[in-house]
Amino acid sequence: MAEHQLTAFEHVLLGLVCLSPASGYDLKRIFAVTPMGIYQPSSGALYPALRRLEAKALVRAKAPDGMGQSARRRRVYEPTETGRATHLTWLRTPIERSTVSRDLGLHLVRFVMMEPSFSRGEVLAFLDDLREALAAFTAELEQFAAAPNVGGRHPRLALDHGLAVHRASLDWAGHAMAALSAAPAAS
Amino acid sequence: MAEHQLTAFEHVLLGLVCLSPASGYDLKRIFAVTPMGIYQPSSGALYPALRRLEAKALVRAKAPDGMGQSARRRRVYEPTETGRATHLTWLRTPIERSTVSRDLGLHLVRFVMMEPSFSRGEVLAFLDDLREALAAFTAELEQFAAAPNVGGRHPRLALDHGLAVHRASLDWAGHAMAALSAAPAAS
DNA sequence: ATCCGCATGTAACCCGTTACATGATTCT
DNA sequence: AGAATCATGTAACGGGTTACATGCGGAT
Repeated sequence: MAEHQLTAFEHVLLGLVCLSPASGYDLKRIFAVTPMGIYQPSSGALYPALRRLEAKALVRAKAPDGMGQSARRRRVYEPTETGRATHLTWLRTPIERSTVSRDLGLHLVRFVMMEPSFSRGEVLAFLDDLREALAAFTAELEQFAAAPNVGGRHPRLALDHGLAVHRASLDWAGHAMAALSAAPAAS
Repeated sequence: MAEHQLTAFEHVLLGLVCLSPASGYDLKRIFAVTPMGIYQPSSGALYPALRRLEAKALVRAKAPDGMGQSARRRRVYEPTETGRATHLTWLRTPIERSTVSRDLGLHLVRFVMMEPSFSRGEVLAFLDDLREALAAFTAELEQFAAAPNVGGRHPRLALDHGLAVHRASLDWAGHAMAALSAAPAAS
């Protein structure tokens, strides 16, 4: 069991393939269409990344499946057993307090990908973790804001911005927990 | 006048040097201490970047200045004329609607760096631009949210998150404009 | 017959990370 | 003297972007 650690991008690709088998082009369109589309991976990033996942035996190219008639030139990937396991391990990776702001988008992606495979309890624990990390970060910012003088007006306002958006994230986490707790039993 | 376009990182470094002359180590500490510190540049990124700026004649190593006694091994950079001009051009770069979300942090940095060199009118115009771009982006998300079904519960909640944080940014822009408009005349 | 969209790939280039190396200065 | 910090740098490595190449499929 090699300890290859994947890049964030590779983990996302693996996760998407776990959600449903897809070709490189499919994945490209997913990025293009979803609100995840702030990042549009280039061919030069996407296809080599898939090949790396394949080389590590985390995904495999599915056999053409149906009558070989069309879809000849498409490489549709599906996860292997170890691929699924790696994906689940990634989903369960604890949130690092010190980088929660930088990785927030990634955590949101993880949250979305948890839906099919996590129990409600696990999801709530994740959100609680996220809430804690965000609370710690906002507390840090507040402490910074409380310092005698932050500089001019603009740094102060920029700090306000950081506080506002992270408070919004924090509030969202609480709201999401409430929404999922109140939801009809699923999973 | 070469059209070398700098990376975002180089632009930030140039901006910091324009705010006040600094050595590589100074800049490192600035990143460590400021709330900008979500990104801590490595030596292998910082010093070569400064050398590149120097090679492009945007900054120069200041002469040891005071009595050469100490501070011998420090390279304190200051901007050249073209460096200042490049920095101002960067500050005035219009906000691109399609990438406003991705570049938000960078825009905030620009906003902070505008303080010493921009008139109040210019700053307000920038913030208005930012507001417009954010309004367009949130409208896009809302339209996406209005679509029949976004998928499961998690994608819907993730979309809510995006809406919440960008609305917070949007509100902040309005608040910042108000705060600067009401402020005592400066610059 | 041709053109456009699908689909995958490759090569050059750039740059950031990691990790290490080096010397000077200050502290104890 | 020895340790920690200041301060700058370099080399290997990995991976992303840009730009180009290629070939199949359907549309006019």
